[in-house]
Amino acid sequence: MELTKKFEHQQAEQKWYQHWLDKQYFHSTPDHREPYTIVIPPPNVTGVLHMGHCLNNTIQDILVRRARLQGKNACWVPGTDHASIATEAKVVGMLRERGIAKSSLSRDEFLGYAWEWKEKYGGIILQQLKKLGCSLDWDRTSFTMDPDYYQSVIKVFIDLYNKGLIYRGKRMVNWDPVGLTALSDEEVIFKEVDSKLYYVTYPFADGTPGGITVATTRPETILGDVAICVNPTDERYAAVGGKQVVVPIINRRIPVIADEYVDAEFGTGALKITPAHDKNDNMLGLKHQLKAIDTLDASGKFTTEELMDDQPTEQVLAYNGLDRFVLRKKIAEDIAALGQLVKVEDYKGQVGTSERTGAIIESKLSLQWFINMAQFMEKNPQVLGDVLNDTIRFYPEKLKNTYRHWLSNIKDWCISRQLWWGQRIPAWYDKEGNFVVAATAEEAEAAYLQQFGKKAETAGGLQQDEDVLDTWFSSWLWPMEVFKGISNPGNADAKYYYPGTTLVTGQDIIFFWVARMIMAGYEYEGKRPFKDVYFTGMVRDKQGRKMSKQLGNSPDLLGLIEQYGADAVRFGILIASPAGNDLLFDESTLEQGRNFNNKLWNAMKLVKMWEARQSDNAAQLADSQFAINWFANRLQQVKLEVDGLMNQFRLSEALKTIYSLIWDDFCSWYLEWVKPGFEQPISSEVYSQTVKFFDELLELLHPFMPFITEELYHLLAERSDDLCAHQWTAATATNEAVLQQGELLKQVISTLREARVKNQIKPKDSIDLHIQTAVQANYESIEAVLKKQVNANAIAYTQEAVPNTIVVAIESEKFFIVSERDIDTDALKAELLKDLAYQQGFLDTVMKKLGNERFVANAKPEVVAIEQKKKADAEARIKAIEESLQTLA
RNA sequence: GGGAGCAUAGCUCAGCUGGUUUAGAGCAUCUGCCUUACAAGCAGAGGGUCCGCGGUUCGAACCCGUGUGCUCCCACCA
Repeated sequence: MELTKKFEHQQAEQKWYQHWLDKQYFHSTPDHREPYTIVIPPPNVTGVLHMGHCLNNTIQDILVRRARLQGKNACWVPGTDHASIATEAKVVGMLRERGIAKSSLSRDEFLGYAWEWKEKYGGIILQQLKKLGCSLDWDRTSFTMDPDYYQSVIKVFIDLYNKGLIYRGKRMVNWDPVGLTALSDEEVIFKEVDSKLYYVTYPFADGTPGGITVATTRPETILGDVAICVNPTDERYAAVGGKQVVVPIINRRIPVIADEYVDAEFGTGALKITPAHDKNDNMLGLKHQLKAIDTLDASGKFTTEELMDDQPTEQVLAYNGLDRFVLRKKIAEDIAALGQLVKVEDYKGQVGTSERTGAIIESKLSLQWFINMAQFMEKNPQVLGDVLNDTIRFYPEKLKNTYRHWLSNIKDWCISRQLWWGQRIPAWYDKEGNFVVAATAEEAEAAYLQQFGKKAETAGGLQQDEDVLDTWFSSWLWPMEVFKGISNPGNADAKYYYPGTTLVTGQDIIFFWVARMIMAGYEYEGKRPFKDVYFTGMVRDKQGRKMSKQLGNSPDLLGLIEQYGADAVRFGILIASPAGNDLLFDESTLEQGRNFNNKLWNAMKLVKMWEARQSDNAAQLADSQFAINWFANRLQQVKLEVDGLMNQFRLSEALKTIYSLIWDDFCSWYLEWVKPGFEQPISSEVYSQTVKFFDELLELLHPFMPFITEELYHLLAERSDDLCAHQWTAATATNEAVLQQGELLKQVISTLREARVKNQIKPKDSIDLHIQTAVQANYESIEAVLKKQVNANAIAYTQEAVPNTIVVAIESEKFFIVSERDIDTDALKAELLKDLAYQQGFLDTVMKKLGNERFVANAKPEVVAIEQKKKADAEARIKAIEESLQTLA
């Protein structure tokens, strides 16, 4: 068969992925083996693959494939998240394009469209993961709105409600005026914005001249003001206590109250209180028993609904329906017209925005469902404890701090969302607002009868809550429910696969998801959900900017896979990804990956070209014996090293180590050492050893670059099995002496090659070599290789300098090169003098140390011994150089 | 405002318990080679105030203090 010049990835990728699927290698069922479980962080059902997924899933695939090779029962569960608010927003947008308003649809009609959308676009991302080579157990694909999953979410809600951990209450929530829903604190992103600080004067109600001036960033909320608050220790306001002031425009008389909450240093030291539109104002309002007057509707437009007691004027009524930001300017102007706007300052402030819609969040009083986190944490102290004591291990470890800080200051979790796409809250209300919590209408009626002593229909029937649950209220069950651990507790799968082994996810969802999975895990299984959590950093562009659609710096991943190959993309993204740090994506690392593919491909071609011959191979085998022995040891050494790195999740370094083993040790050294002469046969012994080494290298690399390794495994020899399902050969102990001799050989070859280049000896010109060494035995076994590598006709040993030769030295050993080329004595001399100066400088530093009595007295004896050896080596080297200089003189 | 982290070659990073030569790798750069698997390659080379300052120590890239510059997380002083 004719082999192509380069590795052609397209057909190999398609062929092998299909083959692996056909063989069911990715499918796992419980058995006697140790399980290795990873659940995918479920991407949004409507998502498409981006660089973050690529990094994240490449890492998971590496871990899973490695576990599989190690003989573990590896199970990687795929799936998607219904992503309530994000998906609903997309569906609403799609409907708008078709000219359909969400408000014109019934709940069921809307859900019909949403499911249609999900069937059409949902799971595209899972198909894209196949292109990347991800070895997921597709038979286990889960979706957070699958019927069983849906029911398990409802079940958990009811259970937590019955345990008293869920309550319903009217609280200040983060309101998204675009998404028209409440959000949890975690879904609010604070951003710095340029705004203005308006100084507004509220005149005294009793006609006393002057008034109180407050500084506010939000004049549009002034009509909802119910008090002015000052600090009780603020002498400027000592005289105004108990007075009333008049709210501009609406002319409401409000009291001046005192509270230590107010910072006298800020603005004027006087704070306007609007309990309906600010969290802190609300807290103060409750404390001082002030009314909350809401002046904004759900979409952030002005409404006079609650202002009727104030008998609003035409001017106020005209504000109706104005957007909050339009109103801000309008009110500022109107107050200025009254002469009550003292000044306006530029101000940099933080505003909360919605993670999903980007809208500026409005603090709003609203009736919502919450989880009482203080109580939950009291019940489940391991949620924090087991992370702090490394029962659940975080990589990088520094995130333990972040986790602890968040949990120690945890607020109640608002879990209701005013959306339709999601698990509908199983609460049922009668006309008076009494409610029961139950899974179905029938159960609700029964519960109602029991709780309120009357039939539901006598109270006008029951109505189910219109709202759905926060997406994360379903994803926190993911590690359990993908194995039906909630809907069918104690089943064989759940028992076998839970707790999972490793979770790989982004640092950005440590609170949203990781912390909550740990919570749910302890609450429902009494066990940690996973052993290790590996947090990846964020993928950024070359300049360190976040990838975003606006910047257009987000590469087309499928295009890159097409262009460079999946293995190259995996290589490129991983090699640039230091553990736990952000990754600066640069296409040049993909090129490096592609080049590596070709290196492997060509190494395979070389081996395939060789003709193994049984007879007449004794001499060649002897010549190659050292190379084989050395590489066998070197391979084991690297395997041990890689084991260590992988155990610490230092994947990038593990890959670098393997890369260098293959490119440098195997291709540049080993293959060159055993390579037969042109069109010469190779000893069958050497050949089979080489193929065996190659197999082990492919095995080591396979988790990182699955496609090319599988392809080469099959091209290298006839096989009845697949690399994907191979069983790892464990690393064995290494022989240090052989490894050291290998290093010596490399060093001698490099030094002699360098000398050849410097003396302009062409590669084709052969040399004679004389070696002056104390230990001739060190060289005898590597003589054959050395001859080949430095193009020497002959190697001889000598006890004294050989005149008229090029001399180089390694430690105290000297090498005399006899060549037909004239020797450039001056250049050689200059070279030696340079080396001599370096050695003398070095010796000086060593002597200084050894001359320091305190060093000799205090340092550990080993350290002193090392310094003494350095001294001896440097002296020997200097002597060798001096002798060489003499022969040149 | 509180907390965490980072600063080492042009770039991205190793450097784990303070002593493995006068600090390493990959990529990039430069020089010479179309040598028989590979020019997407081979053989070589150059490149450093380990952010500044002070301290501890026989000895500091590493430990302590301090300054500077970046990054991230948390926190709605209106």
